[in-house]
This record gives sequence, structure tokens and C-alpha cells, in this order.
Amino acid sequence: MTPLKTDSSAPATTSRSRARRGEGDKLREDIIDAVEKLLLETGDESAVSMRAIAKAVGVTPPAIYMHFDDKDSMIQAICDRRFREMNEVLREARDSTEDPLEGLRRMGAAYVRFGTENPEPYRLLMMTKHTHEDYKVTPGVEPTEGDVAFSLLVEQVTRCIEAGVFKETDPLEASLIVWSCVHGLTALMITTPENYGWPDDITKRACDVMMKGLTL
Amino acid sequence: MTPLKTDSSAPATTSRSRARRGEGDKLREDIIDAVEKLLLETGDESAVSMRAIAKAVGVTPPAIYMHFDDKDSMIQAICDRRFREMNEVLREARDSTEDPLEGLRRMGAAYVRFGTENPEPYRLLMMTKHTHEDYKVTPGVEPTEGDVAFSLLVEQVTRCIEAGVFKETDPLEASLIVWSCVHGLTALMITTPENYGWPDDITKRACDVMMKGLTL
DNA sequence: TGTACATCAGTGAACGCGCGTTCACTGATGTAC
DNA sequence: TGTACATCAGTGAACGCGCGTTCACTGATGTAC
Repeated sequence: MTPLKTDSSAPATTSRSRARRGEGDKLREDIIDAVEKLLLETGDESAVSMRAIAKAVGVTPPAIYMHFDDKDSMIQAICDRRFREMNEVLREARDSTEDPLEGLRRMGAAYVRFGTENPEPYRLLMMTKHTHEDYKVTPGVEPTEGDVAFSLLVEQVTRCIEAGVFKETDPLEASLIVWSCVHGLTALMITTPENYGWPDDITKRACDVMMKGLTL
Repeated sequence: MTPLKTDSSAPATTSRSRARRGEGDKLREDIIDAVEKLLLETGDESAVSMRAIAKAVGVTPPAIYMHFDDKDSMIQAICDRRFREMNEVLREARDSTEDPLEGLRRMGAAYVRFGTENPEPYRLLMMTKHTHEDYKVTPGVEPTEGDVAFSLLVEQVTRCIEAGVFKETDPLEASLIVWSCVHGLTALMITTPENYGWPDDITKRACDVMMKGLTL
């Protein structure tokens, strides 16, 4: 808990040439990249400060405010991008097979892989309390990327029910159970120490158990 | 992200009379109580500062250092106490029935209830990255309360296997799966917004699904 | 029973730090004439 | 083709803040004689 000493007067790690006129948005993307890199390195959202970001990008702190209103909305922008990536991964997993159950299994595996390979973004997305409605599908409101993610899951679970492979339960409830399972796995793998010794096939085993439980 | 204004020159909320000689340890307990209360109110570990704790207890910040080396070890002390409480709850659930499977089910329900009723302590215990070995049973090393918690689970799962109600799998692997399931549920319920609308019986349903999956 | 004294449970002020954010500015770049 | 000028992409310095922690101290409390 001792404050870490960083020499803030040191030159920026990357020296950055000013963007040409009309190309100011380049910095925006660079900032998002830098934040994700810092999240990975430090492993803590609160350790990523505006000053650290600016330094990593090779720019002074006020420059960030040309592209984001404040720190919160910057973090929000990063969440959005990550959710989009995750949704793409989930769709790929789903579309890689015709079998609904196998599709769900692959989605589960892809989910856990995405989370464990991007621990800090995952933490931000899924393990930090959000005040806004990130996950819930609220009718009549423009769905966020978080909504889309959950919809993908509900769709696939519905497919499994309709195919007669899952018991005819409430698809939403079944989806929550599936989500809990893969989230629990991901969250624990991220949180436990490096040498905790999770078995290699734990994801597959967990998914098997859960799906067997949902089967007719 | 604007810094919150707290008038630190304001008088302490509780005015505290100095402990009598030899009774200095009272403050230690009061500090732990105050921290847990603050955790509940603010919902964020980093929002609980030494100054805020001191103010809540009715004491000046340096007084805390008479009882704890630093902030980290204070947080650690709180984790220990919480783990002890949780383990007690788990043991009660286990001992409330003879049936191994029903015992495990009740342990699962008790776990989720403990977590959702103590969201911030749970967050601290289970959703924050720990550098030290909190959960793993390491042979030859004094087990922490976190170790004990996991042992209780492994024991009960083993009982279910020996009773022939679970498939004969690796008890440790099966325990990890059970843990993932209840943790996932707890963590998501803590993290999603108030109005997310989790079904009342979701814990029971999830436990049923998972146990059915582990059954012969 | 009275009193000097060591001890204990704190206090008060200060330290240096990093933080998010603001504001007045600068200097290169493209453009209108 | 040359030049004045508006605009854009930033800079540099500073703001007030809360943080964890240290250090010299104080004053009540129990105890030895």
C-alpha cells in the first residue's frame, strides 16, 4: 500500500509526433490500445491513471480530454470495444457447427478462453459493479454490446431446447445457469494465484457436467 | 471520477473515549467492525481509506497503526474473520442433514446466501486477486481459513462419491466445478444491477442442474 | 494512605505523493484570396 | 504563386484533493514504594 514511485518528469516512453489536421482520431485509438496494454500489465483498473495512459501514448494528460469527456467515459469506450470482440468470438464458435449442443459447448469454451486470455478487460467487463444496465435486454432501448452477448447465449440455449436436447425449461433461467457456470470458472481462474493448478480439461469437464444437468 | 469532497476537518461521527489501560485491543475490534460497515456502504475496497476508518471509529488515523502494521495487513485480518464466519455457516449447513447430497446442496445454498448478503466482504475474499496462497491446500503449511473453506467442500464432495451418488471422478476436479458454479452465481448476483431480476429459485435450480450433471 | 513515575492509548501536525481536471497558451497545418 | 489567417492538435503549469504513513508529543492510568 506504499505509494509507488514513478518519475513523472521522465520523458514519455513513446515519443509521438503530432497528428496531421483531420487525423486527430488516431490518438483516440492509440489511447484505447494503451489502456488495454496497461490493464494487462498492472492488472488493476485503479492502477491505470490518466497520467500513466498519457505517458504510455507519448502525450500530455490534457490531450486525452480532446477525445474523452472524462475517465469514466473512456473506460466505457474500452468496455464497448471489448464486448464487441467477445461477441465476435462467440458468434464464430456458434457458427462453427450445426449441432446446437456442440455449438453451446464451443461458445462456453470460447467464453472461458476469452476471459482467461484477457483477464483485466474481463474483470472490468464482468467483475466490476456497473451502475448502468450493461447486460439486461430491456425492450425498446438500444441494446448495448453487453445485451448482445447475453442474447447470443439465450438464442443458443433456446435452440437446444427446441431441438429437444434440453429439458423444456425457461430459456432465460437456463441461460443464467450456463452463464453462471462459465463465469464462475473464468472468474476463479483469473483470481486464483498463478500456481493454483487448474486441470487443463476443467472447462470441458465443467461444461459437460452443466449440460448433462440441463439435458432431458 | 471527480474526487469526492469529504470535510475531513469535520468532527468524528462517533466520539470515542480512550480505552482504559490494558483494554487497547477493544479498538482493534471496533476498527474491524467499522471497516466491514464501510465496505458495505461504499461497495468498494479502494473507497475505504485509513482516514475514513479512523473517522468512523472516532479516532485519529495514526491510532490504527497501534493495532495493524499497515492497510494491507488490516484488510487481511478482516478477510480472516470473514472466512471464519463463512466456514461456520458452511459447517452448519453440512451438519443439518445426514444425506451427503442434500448436505452439499445446503452448503451451496448457504454459500450463495452468505455471498449475496455480504457482497463487499465476498468481493474482497473471492473476487480480488490475492498474491498469497489463500485457497489452495498446500501440504506442510499451516492452512488458512480459505484453505479450510475449500477443504470442507472437497470433503463433502468426496462423501457424495463414496456414497455412490456421484460418478467416480476426481473429487478435487468435481469440487472445482461445484465451486465455480456457486461462485459464478454469487459473483454475478453481486455484480449485476439491483433491478436485474434474478429468479428467486435460481440458486436451487442451478445447484440441481449441477448435481444432476455430477450424478451417476 | 499518599505520591512519584513508568506505561499505555492515543493526538496533532506534517511529509511527499499521485490523482483527475482546468485553463491559457502555442505552433504547425491547411485554406481563402 | 504568395501570404494572411482561422483552425486544429496538442502543451505546460497549476488547482485542490485525499491518500498512507511518520514522528514528536500528551495526558490519563495504574503501580511501586
